[in-house]
Amino acid sequence: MSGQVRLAELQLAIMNVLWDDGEATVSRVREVLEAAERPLAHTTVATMLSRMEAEGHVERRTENRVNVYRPLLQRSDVSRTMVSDLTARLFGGDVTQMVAQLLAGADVTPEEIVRLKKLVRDKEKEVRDGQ
Amino acid sequence: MSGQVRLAELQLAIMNVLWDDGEATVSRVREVLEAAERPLAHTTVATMLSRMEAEGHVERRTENRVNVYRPLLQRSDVSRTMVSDLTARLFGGDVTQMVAQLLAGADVTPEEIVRLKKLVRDKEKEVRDGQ
DNA sequence: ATCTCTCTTCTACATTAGTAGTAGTGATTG
DNA sequence: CAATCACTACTACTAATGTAGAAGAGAGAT
Repeated sequence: MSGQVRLAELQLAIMNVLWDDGEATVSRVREVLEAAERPLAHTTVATMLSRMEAEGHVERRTENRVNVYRPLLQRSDVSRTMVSDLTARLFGGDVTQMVAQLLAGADVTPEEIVRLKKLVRDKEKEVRDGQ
Repeated sequence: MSGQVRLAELQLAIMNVLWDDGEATVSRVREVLEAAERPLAHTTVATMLSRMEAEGHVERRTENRVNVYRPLLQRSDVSRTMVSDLTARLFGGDVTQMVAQLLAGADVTPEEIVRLKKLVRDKEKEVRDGQ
């Protein structure tokens, strides 16, 4: 059941790079983070990746003496866990309250409205004809 | 702008009690947490509440030598911050992806579908006639 | 008057997260 | 070959979080 994985801020930021790129070196991760207004020492990123390897979140292979890291967690698993976690903690698990909060706190474009409607409609069908 | 407040796990659990009850003593908080499968030493709760007071999250008054704590943060502020925070971190701020994740990872009742539809419809109106 | 309760206040300790310096090692290049 | 690079592996340090024991102080019970 792929375990309940929560990731802290920086770990998640790093995983996002790995998920986007499939795999990455320390330098690459650092580079992306830097571009995203998150300048870090090379060793900081290296330390995090080592820890993440120790925790089993990523896997490493060495290629011409450079470590290449690959995610072992699925983005979707982490998202699911963290989202339902927060929903539970903030709203006792009430999904509608969570959606209300989302919609209240953001400006949504008309296109997004369309997509949201579709999401709800699809879920409705799913509910109707036993998933 | 009431500041961006993120709360850690236990702090949030405690705030939830304060928000629900309006105000509460250490014992009361402890009692509620215990009922929610979260048994803690009295002093643990007391420590947390002291810290939260130091951080300005709650306010205390002493009544017949017992401390009564009252929240200084608004539930809605904390929710807003934490939800948009997570949306940013997981989905680069894309609200629809967040909603998709929410719907995918939970079973939703028909009543909730109705409520969701209304939420989206209302937001649609809001978008249409300048918010 | 003493014991026991219930609380508060202090202090302490482990873990995790974030951050980075130092040392060492091949590869590269003048 | 000596100097420089690009990396890795170790080690270190701080802050926050979760958790709780010890000590002390009124209040009620005997």
